Amino acid sequence: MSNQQPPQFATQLLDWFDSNGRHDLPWQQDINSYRVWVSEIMLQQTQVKTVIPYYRRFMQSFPDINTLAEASQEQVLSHWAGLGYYARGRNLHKAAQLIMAEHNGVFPKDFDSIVGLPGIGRSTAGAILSIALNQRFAILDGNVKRVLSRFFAIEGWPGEKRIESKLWLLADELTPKQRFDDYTQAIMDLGATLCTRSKPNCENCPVQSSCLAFKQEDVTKYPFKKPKKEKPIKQAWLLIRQNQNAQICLYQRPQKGIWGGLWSLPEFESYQACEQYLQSEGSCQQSLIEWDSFRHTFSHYHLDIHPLYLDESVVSGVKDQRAHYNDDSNEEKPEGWYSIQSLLKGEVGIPAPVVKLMNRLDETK
DNA sequence: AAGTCGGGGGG
DNA sequence: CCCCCAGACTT
Repeated sequence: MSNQQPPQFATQLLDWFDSNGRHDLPWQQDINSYRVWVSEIMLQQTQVKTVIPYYRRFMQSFPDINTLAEASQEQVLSHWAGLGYYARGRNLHKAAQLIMAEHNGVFPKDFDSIVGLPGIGRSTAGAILSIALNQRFAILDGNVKRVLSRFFAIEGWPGEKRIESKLWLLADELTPKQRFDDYTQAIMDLGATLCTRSKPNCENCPVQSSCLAFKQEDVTKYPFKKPKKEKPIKQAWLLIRQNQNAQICLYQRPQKGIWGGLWSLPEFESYQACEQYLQSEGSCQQSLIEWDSFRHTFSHYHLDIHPLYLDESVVSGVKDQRAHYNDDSNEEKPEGWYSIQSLLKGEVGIPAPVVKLMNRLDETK
């Protein structure tokens, strides 16, 4: 309804962007579909500052679609270790192979084909189309949701379907007919640098005079908070086995579930379960040591980790072992022994808490 | 619509 | 401790 004002919003935003926007981010150089795509995937639920070093390493190793498609999942995931949401890495890899097989190795240029690739939804597709492919498409990421929620004083949580639809409509209407590539970048920059979650810098905002939240003198009321729910607390015992070569025993986790596809320490539901496991394979457990527990928090639960260290340098009782993750696919998941150095160099992808433990082990040596 | 995927930044 | 971040996918 509140239409026919749009040129002003975009014009003011673009003027601000020209002199105050970010123009030197790594993915803003040598722009093409592939580079923008990788950046958009990494930036999902992840802040720019965090992404930059990962992006540099990734593009160094996989400079184009073909290189990425030819790489092993192992190599790709090792570049993703520590970034989180590992399905993003797996999907990126799968999509690259799919582009080679079904699009002659050329990144598709139409919305339906792009949004059909694994890991790409409406917003990411819109970003690639507008920034890299010169087509007028809107985005609706966390930044845009926040900016629009405030500008229009939207009463409702953006996670709610009805509210999100309204925001998409507004996002689309506000997108200009010219310079939509810069506009896409501009509205994200506004959200990331001025219209921030807390302590927004309204004094320097180019659209302050029309912002309804600013008029209400309660900018941080928007966007409405997500209704909070209790996070459950789970427990896990992680076994650190070190053999006579000072190597650590890891298993590859199932593709589905937490830390999918990463290599991690043997995990147990209790101390007793760990003991039982060691007993069952005739390993000496005299030197089983409990390290200090610590908490690792995911988006939907807390995990209290209880590390158990076992020095097997003297007694080499390494026998046949099987994975004990609950993996429906009955796949054989062999264990692997790695030196701490190779793990800290990131030769395979390991979860952040395991990195922490490996560092702890490395220091006490 | 709700749950499942991480890890880190900043208050 | 809390919430949120250039979301997508599954159920």
